[in-house]
Amino acid sequence: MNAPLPPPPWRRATRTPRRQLTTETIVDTALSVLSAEGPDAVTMRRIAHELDTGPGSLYAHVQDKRELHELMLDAAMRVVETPEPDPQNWRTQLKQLCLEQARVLTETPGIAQIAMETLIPTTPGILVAMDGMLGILRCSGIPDDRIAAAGDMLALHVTAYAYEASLWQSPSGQSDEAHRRLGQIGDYLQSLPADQLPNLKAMNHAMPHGTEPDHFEFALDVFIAGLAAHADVRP
Amino acid sequence: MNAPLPPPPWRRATRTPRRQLTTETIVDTALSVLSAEGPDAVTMRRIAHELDTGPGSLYAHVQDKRELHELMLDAAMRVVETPEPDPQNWRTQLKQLCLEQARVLTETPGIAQIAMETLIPTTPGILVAMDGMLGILRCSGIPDDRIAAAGDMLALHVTAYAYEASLWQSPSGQSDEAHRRLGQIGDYLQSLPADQLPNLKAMNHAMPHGTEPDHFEFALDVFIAGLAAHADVRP
DNA sequence: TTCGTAGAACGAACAGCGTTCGACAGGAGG
DNA sequence: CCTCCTGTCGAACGCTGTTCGTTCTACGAA
Repeated sequence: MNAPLPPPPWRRATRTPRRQLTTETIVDTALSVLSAEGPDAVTMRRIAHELDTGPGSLYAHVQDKRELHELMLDAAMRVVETPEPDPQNWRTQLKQLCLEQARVLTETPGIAQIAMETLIPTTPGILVAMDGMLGILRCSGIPDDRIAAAGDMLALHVTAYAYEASLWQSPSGQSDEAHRRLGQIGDYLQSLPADQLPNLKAMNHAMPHGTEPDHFEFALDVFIAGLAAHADVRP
Repeated sequence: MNAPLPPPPWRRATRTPRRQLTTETIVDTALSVLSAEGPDAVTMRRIAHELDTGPGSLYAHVQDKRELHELMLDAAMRVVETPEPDPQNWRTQLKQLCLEQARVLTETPGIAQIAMETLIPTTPGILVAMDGMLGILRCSGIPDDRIAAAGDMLALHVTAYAYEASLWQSPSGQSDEAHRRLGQIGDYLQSLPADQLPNLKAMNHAMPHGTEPDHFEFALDVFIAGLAAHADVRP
């Protein structure tokens, strides 16, 4: 999001149009700053500077920083497409949808953090995503009074996984320290006597990178198997 | 955490002992401020003021604000006791442990947020908790290479649920706005034409308070049922 | 065409944050 | 008694989100 080229001299007579800022421009700028430099760089001053204006100008189009966050999340989540629910394949469809949502949330680091902090998804894009997930769940045989709970827990887990995964990614700066910590934990565990934290010591070799995509996929499988066990009909 | 009473006059001769600040005092003060006024009140300045000193004095005992957060989380989590693993009752034990951990994380609002932001649990108290969970999982019949993933996903879900639940609690100030939002969503859904977000509209009545404890317990049941389905032996 | 006005744009200012740093002081050891 | 060393202190730095009074443009009415 570079500043636009200055107008050529022969256009200097035309007054620059007053109305340059829109909510959409602000959200797009914020998203590009986020994906380029991480969450800490997304400040009102930074976005305003990127748009060649002052920080106060943004507040005519955006109520709050929290509202800006919601709009960013909405714009990012709008790209996931929800499939037509197929009662024969609800398990595959559910897994695919969760993987896709997690992919989008992880792809731009920082979006998952916003998703986690936004307590209730109010914006249209997220409502659409939630509706698609409920659509699949509703043709799975799970009793109606459990579907809300199932959707809640799936959305929560997808968001939480994406958040944790995004902490391991590059421009946040925490990534290096995280890996260093992981090594230190390994050494610390090995230095302990055998009767302390025995299970962690036994499992130490199996935890290479914290929360891995494999773990997430396994969690989805466990979820869906458990859901199928709670459904009356099990296709 | 009030300031201590001034010394009586007959003790004025005694010089005030030099060493008043300890890491433990700081952590305790921070926890009491947190539980009294919510996460936003936990600032270095506020804690220092509570201890009648300046903000810079804390940095002799605590490296960072992040380290202080970790120490707070550790102190809060130390109260959960892990049971002796019993292969006959691993399902009940697992559920009880998760409920207990979630209870502690939810009890002091703001602790769950810290737990979510702390990428890897490094402190002893949390390692003990994780070890206890792994101990139960290891006698469940789940293959060893899945146990790490299972522990990861359980811990992640417990933390994420506690975080979301703590957003609905009182002194954070977001609670009122959250409930208002929820009502607005209901109205918004009813105002939509029938072919938009049909599943959300159908489920609208079943989502009273967002993430409820019932949903969490249901999620635990689903988890454990799925884990049992992935175990070789199913006691 | 001219004028009035609504409202966007602006940037300075405010209160607060985490953290750093140099100066200070008091107990311990020679 | 003097010296050192370490915990303490408060001012200061650079940053944050947000507010506010002013400026100025674009548009509708006369």
